[in-house]
Amino acid sequence: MNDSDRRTASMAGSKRKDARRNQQALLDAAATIFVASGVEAPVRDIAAKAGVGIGTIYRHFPTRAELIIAVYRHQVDACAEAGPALLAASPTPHAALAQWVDLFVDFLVTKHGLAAAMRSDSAGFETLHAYFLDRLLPVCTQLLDAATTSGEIHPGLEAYQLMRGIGNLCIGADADPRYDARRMVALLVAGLRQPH
Amino acid sequence: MNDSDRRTASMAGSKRKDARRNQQALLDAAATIFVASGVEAPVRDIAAKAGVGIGTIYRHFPTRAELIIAVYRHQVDACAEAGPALLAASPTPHAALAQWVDLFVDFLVTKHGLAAAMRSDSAGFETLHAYFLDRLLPVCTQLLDAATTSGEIHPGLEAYQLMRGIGNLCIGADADPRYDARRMVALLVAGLRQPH
DNA sequence: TGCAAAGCGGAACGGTGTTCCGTATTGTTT
DNA sequence: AAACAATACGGAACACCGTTCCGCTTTGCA
Repeated sequence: MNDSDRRTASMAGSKRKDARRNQQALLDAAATIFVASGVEAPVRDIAAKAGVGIGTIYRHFPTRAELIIAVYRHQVDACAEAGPALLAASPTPHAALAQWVDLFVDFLVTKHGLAAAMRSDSAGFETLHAYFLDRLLPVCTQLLDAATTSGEIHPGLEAYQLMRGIGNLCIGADADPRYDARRMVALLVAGLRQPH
Repeated sequence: MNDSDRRTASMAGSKRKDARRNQQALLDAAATIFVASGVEAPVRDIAAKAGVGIGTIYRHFPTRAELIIAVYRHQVDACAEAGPALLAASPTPHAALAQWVDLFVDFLVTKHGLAAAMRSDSAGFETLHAYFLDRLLPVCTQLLDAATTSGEIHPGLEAYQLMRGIGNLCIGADADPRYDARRMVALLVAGLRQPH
């Protein structure tokens, strides 16, 4: 049993049915509110939408990061699993890296405020940062290593830095039509290429 | 008289001497506190450090953005003026652009929280964003155009996007030793280069 | 049905930005 | 010097937010 299984088990295994129901209601409400108002929406709004009290949301999700993680776990997992698949299916490792980065960027820019939240220095958000790193850093490292080995990109860049850079470039990408995060990330990845 | 002169004049021309003294005290206090606690430090702290009441800070600087701008105006102006100078002194436009970007990045990463503040969606921070754009966008555009004309970089990238990208890459650059914003920006600028 | 355990709700607290107005300071006029 | 109007000041008060805490309710079991 890994960390991921243990966390999801904590929900499925909840003893009382009202607790399970409320937790699901909170997840649904959070998902809706995150789309409408971003991941920094007031806790009270989420509790109200779910029809529960404020205490309940804190009992199920002691930190906002845990709620965000619970809401987006499936998508993050899908992104993590896409890495090896792309590597196997793409003509070159660099192509796989590029496609995977696209996936990651798409995920970030469509989740209002998520990229910013991950860089927030408020207490509790290190957890969010850590979760993304746990799940995606190994994948990114694998892709980066493959592309380095194939000689397509410069060696020496830590996957961590690349992911942070990409995350940063996605901040505020919604809400500003003049800014195209995808393009900026593409430029960054282009800068990674070995000058043939 | 341009906008910049008018704004500075609003300080020098303040009629009552206590008002002038307090405004200067606030600027000094803000500069100190910004260094110690970042540009998002509580308004009360700044007022306390300056030895004035809360009302006074709001009278002189109705929005936080105006206070930040007042504190950093000189440095932003210096950065703006460095653009043409670099263009004249550098061997190639691309070298000038690279040096200017370095200047900009240095400024951002040494001002705790400034890059993040510029991307904050709270009301009042559009002013900050707008000020930086007013002062620096023309300079960046000039450098970018020169480098495009000389054939060193791909055409078609708006200076606005480049500046936003750079600003984003600088977010949280302090407080994370594993992340090197300068390197990421260098990568971005490298991605801009015309493939020979 | 009774009862202990588990869970719930929301009042209450601390911290923050912001407004507002009675009071104090300043500069001018007499 | 004294009176006065204009200007500026201070901080109480309000609104909003995250978070904690505890009396009350619901649940599941005996």
